Amino acid sequence: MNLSKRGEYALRALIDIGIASELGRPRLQVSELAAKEKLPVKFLEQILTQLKAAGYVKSKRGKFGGYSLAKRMDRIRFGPVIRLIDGPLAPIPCVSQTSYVRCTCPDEVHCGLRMLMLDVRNAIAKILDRYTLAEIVEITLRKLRRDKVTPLFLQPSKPLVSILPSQLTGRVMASRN
Amino acid sequence: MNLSKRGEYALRALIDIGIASELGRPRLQVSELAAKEKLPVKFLEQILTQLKAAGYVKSKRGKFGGYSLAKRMDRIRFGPVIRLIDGPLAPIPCVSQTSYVRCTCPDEVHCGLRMLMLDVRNAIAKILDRYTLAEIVEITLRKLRRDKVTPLFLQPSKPLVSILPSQLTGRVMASRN
DNA sequence: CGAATTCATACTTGCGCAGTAGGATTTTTC
DNA sequence: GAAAAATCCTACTGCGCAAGTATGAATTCG
Repeated sequence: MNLSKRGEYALRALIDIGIASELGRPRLQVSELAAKEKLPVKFLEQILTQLKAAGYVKSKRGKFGGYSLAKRMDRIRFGPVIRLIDGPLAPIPCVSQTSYVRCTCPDEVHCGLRMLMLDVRNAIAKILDRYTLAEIVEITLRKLRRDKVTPLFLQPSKPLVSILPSQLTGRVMASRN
Repeated sequence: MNLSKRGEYALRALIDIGIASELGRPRLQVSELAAKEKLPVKFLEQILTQLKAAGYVKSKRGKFGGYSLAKRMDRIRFGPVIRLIDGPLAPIPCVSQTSYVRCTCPDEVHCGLRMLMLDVRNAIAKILDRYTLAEIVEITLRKLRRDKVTPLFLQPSKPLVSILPSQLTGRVMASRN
């Protein structure tokens, strides 16, 4: 019942970009993302490329480039992202809705295991296919504000140049007081 | 979000033994089990050994040997079996109840991914830790009877000697008429 | 131009899944 | 007691895939 590292990192990246975006910083660099979550940069790079190819993020190259969301956050659901990267949500192929494969058992209709696993797959899908990135981002932000925590994006290790930090500190201060 | 073949076969075996047991045939041989579900015999053998070591089944050696359940069916829950064979139910270690491992993210409490995955893990556990073998067997039998299907255990490919078949056919006929 | 970034592709490394293989041990039947 | 039929035990194998590394090309900005 595992989510791969690849899948995990993909979701983390999306959530982070979403939060940053909500805080007025719509674009993040791979190196920032990697630093925040302590992930291998090059690996993350690959994953973001994949997310880009699937239309979840868009990128800007060159200096001050980075990744931003390519869709509205309320249109990004976690199920499809995980399916993209890890394959079906279903524990066994014969209960997958999106990529069903018949199993070896002689009578699928009366298969107890299948019933059970169908239940599991539906429970998983009910969560992952219903939650949107917007909801998770919102909940996370609410929690952060409630506990008066400054999101890490707003504390760059190397102080950022340009107007970005000041934009953000305004927001951060607001949530602090 | 995968159940391994090993895990799948283990559950199939338990369910099959449970059904057979309920139908008055408390012991099944590995070769029978394997034939019914079309599984590799030697692989299944290993798995049953593991189930035995964990106290789910007991075995009888030699001619007319085989495996039977070592616990009451209403005491066998699927969650623990899967954990035994496949490890934690949780999609990521930092939401596992039975074998928690801290993740690399800087702030677990405010981690959106973690919230989401905790939800998923709870949904999975709610099903797998609540259902018992007894329930699945019962439901399966009810379905089989409703559709007037004879379980495969009762149609041995090589006709069985001794008293076993007649015991069973009695039951089968009863369910047929 | 030069620095900083993403993009593309290839490669590596290790591990775990899904079995196979072969024989030892136990039980039953003849 | 021997043969047959089952489980038990242990080792091994293949190989695919996850999780990265590595290298360099293309793009963008100052």
